[in-house]
Amino acid sequence: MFALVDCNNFYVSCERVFAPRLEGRPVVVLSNNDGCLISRSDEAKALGFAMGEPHHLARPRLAQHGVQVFSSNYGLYGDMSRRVVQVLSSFAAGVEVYSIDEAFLDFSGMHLLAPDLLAYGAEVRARVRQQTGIPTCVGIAPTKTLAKLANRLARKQGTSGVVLLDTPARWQAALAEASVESIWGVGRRYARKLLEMNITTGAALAALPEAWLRRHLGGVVGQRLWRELHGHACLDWNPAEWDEAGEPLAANGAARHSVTCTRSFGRPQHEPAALAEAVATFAAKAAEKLRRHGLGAHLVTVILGTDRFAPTGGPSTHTACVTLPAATADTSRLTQAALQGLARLRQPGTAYHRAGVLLSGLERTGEVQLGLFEPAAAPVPPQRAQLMATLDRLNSQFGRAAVQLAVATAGKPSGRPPAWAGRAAYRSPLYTTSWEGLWQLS
DNA sequence: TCTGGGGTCCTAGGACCC
DNA sequence: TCTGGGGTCCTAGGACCC
Repeated sequence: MFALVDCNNFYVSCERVFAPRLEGRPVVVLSNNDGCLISRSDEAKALGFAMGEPHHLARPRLAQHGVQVFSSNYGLYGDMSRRVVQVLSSFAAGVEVYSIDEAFLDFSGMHLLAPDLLAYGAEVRARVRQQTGIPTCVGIAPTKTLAKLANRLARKQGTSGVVLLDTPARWQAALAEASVESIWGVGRRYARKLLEMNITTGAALAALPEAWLRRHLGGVVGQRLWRELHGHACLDWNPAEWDEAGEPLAANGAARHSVTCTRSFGRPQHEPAALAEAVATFAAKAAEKLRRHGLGAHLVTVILGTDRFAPTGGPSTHTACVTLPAATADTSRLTQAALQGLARLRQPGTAYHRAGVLLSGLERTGEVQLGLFEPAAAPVPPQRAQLMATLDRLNSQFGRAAVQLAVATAGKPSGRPPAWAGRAAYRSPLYTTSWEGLWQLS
């Protein structure tokens, strides 16, 4: 048995914890670069604002309805998410952090400890609400896919915020009421295909032969979906790992395969120095993340994007890959490789709208594969690793980017944001992770 | 002027190996 | 008329998720 705990309108809820006056009022949170709407309060949803709607199109209506708008503040949301997971960890032997606002709990055998799972779910909700201020919904079922369905039902008004689908009769009834596109694992393309065949409900999908799903819905992915809908759990379980003090070591026990940092620019960039500055900054961010996870990379991919919405036809994203002789998490080596990739990729005169750095070919630090014929490419010398540790400590103590490589600050007059910086006109303070942003009673 | 970012998994096809 | 079998690795593309 699994429970899926999902935070309601998570980013909006995080903002409301520190601005209680927004309770009951329409609120939206924008994506990076203030691009589009990615979190909406129930009131904003009722006013017709859509997920992913471009901000520049919604702006007049947002003003008209007096909607409170926030730029996204991932520092705040990440910290609130960590607090929620901390609370959840006391309710189950295993917790899998599925995303910033969702976690699965391992409820196998739980009915022996808590015969009334509905009541137990309600206790989870109440405790998270009390200790973090974040409202949640809980779905409980024998597979992740059915728990997801239960959670969706729990979000509907009129329920207590907890739904239990523990018998075939219960989940079949729920599937009969669920539209096929609302099933977890059925995206836009599959939904269209199914609707063309007049398969409109979860129950109708589950009634198809297992082999049909295998044939037409992504091979084994479709087959797993079929089994999950019939109550047979077959998706992976990747619980978080904790140290003795109860602090999370890794939010998700699954091996990570890549680390990415990409951003849209506030305005298009074509100057080599500005592009180099951006790419170096993204490489440094990705490298820092790598070190946090105790990983090294030996593949650096640079990404440059032109206008995605230009009617030119061809692809808008271009990549160049640089292979390192040995895996590393050293910022200067990774930056060097990234700049090499950038030089190969950049077309003089072209205006780029976004850039990024993707690190892959990941290995755990200490298990680094040595190049057989390249003794010179031995692992980063200990002083370098120490230097990186110091860099991370300084940046964590004195604020992000307190210490950077010069190339990442190329044309930046001190104190002013770089030319390529994205917009974030409505950002709330870092209430929980920075002294400057500390919440104050006003 | 203006449309996010970070992931995962699977398949197919080609290169290459013995 | 007719050209093996078994395997790995890599990349590109498609689909999905939040």
